Amino acid sequence: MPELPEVETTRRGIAPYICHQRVVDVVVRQPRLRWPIPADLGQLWVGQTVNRVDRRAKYLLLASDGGTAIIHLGMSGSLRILTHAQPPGSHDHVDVTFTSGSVLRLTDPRRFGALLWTCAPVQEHPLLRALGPEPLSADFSPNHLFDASRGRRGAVKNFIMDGHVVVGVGNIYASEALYRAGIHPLRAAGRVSKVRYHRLQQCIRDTLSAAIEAGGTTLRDFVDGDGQPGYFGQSLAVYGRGGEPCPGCQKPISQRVIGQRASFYCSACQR
DNA sequence: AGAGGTACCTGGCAGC
DNA sequence: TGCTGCCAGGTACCTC
Repeated sequence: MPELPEVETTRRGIAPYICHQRVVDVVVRQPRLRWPIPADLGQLWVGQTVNRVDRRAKYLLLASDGGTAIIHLGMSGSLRILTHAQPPGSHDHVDVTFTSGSVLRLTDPRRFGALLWTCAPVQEHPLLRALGPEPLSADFSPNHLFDASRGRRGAVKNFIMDGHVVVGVGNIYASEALYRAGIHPLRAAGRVSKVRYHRLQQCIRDTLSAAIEAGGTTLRDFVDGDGQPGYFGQSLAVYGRGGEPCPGCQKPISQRVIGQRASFYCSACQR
């Protein structure tokens, strides 16, 4: 389940192999992802040179002069680089071949991902236009969460997972960041103090940065490997640990569904 | 405008 | 062993 750290790790893993490379072939075996892969993707992309591999939220943006490929890995997607021919498996939906001979292969068993193309400035694309700030950027200011939360009665966990508020905080890291900040996930977003939002903002940053750092050191191989970043290279304090002792107070970690998502917290340490 | 629910998809697992 | 059924999880989109 790629969360932002996994997407960023993927970006860093594939960029050296496709940057400044020209696309010579695009093979789409299964166009039916979250949205259909454009039928004319090959015509649009072949001949283009990838100038940059960027990331906005959990979208990977492969920019060239003629347009930008927008890739989302959904829940089960991965990208890897092949340096020699490997027969495609049943979930290997797209191969993009470059002048170097390297192939960028998109695999996505559950097909929640996407591969789209835009010729317009990518930040104006409907999927990206309304997104909140990047959690590791200066735009994610200490006051941002507090200001955005006023008047909101929903659970703070749902609030920080809302991409219009801040991007890249998925289900796992929402639980982790709230645990670190000592904030109960069910607390109404509008009833968290400014001081506590400052702490939460820092905890979101710390949690995501640590995970990205772990992604760089965890065993993972984007070249001729499985393309799977080490999701859990970073130890998780509460996520997936319902019933286990809280690292802080030893009381059992609670588990319950919040906003249709499994959520983990310590009812003693988080208020 | 905010909040809640639904859909998309399939591997993996529990239960029979 | 084999079948059925449920669950996970990101996020756009629909409804209230």
